[in-house]
Amino acid sequence: MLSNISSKTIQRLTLYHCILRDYIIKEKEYISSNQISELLKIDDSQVRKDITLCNIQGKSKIGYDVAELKKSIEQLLGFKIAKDVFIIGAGNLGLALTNYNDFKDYGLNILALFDVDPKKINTIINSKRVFHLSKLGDLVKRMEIEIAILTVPSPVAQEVADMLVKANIKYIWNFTTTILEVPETIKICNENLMGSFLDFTKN
Amino acid sequence: MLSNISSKTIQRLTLYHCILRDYIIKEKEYISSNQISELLKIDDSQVRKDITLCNIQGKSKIGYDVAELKKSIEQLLGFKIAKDVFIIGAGNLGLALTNYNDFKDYGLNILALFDVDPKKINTIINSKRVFHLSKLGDLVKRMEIEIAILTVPSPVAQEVADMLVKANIKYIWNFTTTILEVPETIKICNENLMGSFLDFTKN
DNA sequence: TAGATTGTTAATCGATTAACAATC
DNA sequence: TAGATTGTTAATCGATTAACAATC
Repeated sequence: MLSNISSKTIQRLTLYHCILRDYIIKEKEYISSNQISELLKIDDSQVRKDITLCNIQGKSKIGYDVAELKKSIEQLLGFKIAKDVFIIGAGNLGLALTNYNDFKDYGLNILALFDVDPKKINTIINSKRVFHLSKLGDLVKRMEIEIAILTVPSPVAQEVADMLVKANIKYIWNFTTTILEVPETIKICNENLMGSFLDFTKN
Repeated sequence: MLSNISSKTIQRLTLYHCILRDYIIKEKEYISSNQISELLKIDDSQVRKDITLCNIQGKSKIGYDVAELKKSIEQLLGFKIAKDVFIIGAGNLGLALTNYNDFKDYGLNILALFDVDPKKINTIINSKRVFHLSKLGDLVKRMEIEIAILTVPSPVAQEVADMLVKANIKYIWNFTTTILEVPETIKICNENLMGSFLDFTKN
């Protein structure tokens, strides 16, 4: 399954999927490993090797069937498996992510937001309600949520993370710049935007 | 310089910096490679090897001087070198990034936004003005901007990217899900959020 | 056929980890 | 001293690239 595919391969497959979506729109029927490799500036044999994971066959001289490849990437990466999440922090970034409707195409399903600002409580953003943070534990339990997206201000991030742990959240996608201390069983993904920026502007 | 440090090392050094900022707040004077490695769940010799790039000396039995290490990472990664950018697309994500004041600590300096919606033109967001996209070429030239953050809707991303290229932008930080076709000389960084998400929730 | 493309193996490259002497 | 830590080398591991037979 997915768990024995490397991070880098998953990242690349997601990018191939973006290209395929475009090809569908443009009504192109086939795509070659070389076309993908040139768009992403990677090696074409890398692309072919990644595609072997999809268990589909390309056609020599022609390439891969766009619709078929797209579908099998979706299956491999589990786009059709709904992954329900809560967003913690209804600030600018929390709202941006909530309004980002593309997420649902990838199975990422935002169910609700949490905040402590009384002015925000019970407002509706893109059909999702903002709850007071004190309701978190109860709702995590009732809705069986395992994943939280953390978009609170960095200075309170650890404190809120402690609440997430107590509420039995298993995965924290951390958009703050605080490195969180959590028990071994909790999985953290640090979305390190500045790292990406510093890397790509380094020359 | 930075250009011969690998992407992964830059990413890690940025995370070390986040930890050090926290240590400063907590008034801790020293930090060991092991403390860093446990917070980030990586190997301690990896941390020590990365730190050798900073050209500072740790103290045996004690660790590294927090303030000194923090400062030398900032120097190594060029946090004090202002990198001026324009944000293209004053939607939710564009606004979220504009309001994200931590960026300036890393040298990322947002100067203005661009959009085509008449209701947004000339509004001020976090002290930055929104200009009509037609003003882009002129302002890029006058302000000598090389970097653009692309946060427009994906369906128009290629079209807008073509304008960025024409305006002489050299770096495009792409937050859309469109894989852009640009000349060889333009550098693109695809901020692949879904890839990160699918990777970290894969088990 | 000639040529373009896949599928796959072997070679290369680079990143991570293990190990340990040196230090205080 | 004993023990904790750095700095660094060598070993391991994994990812990328090169090469090319097979296919149509």
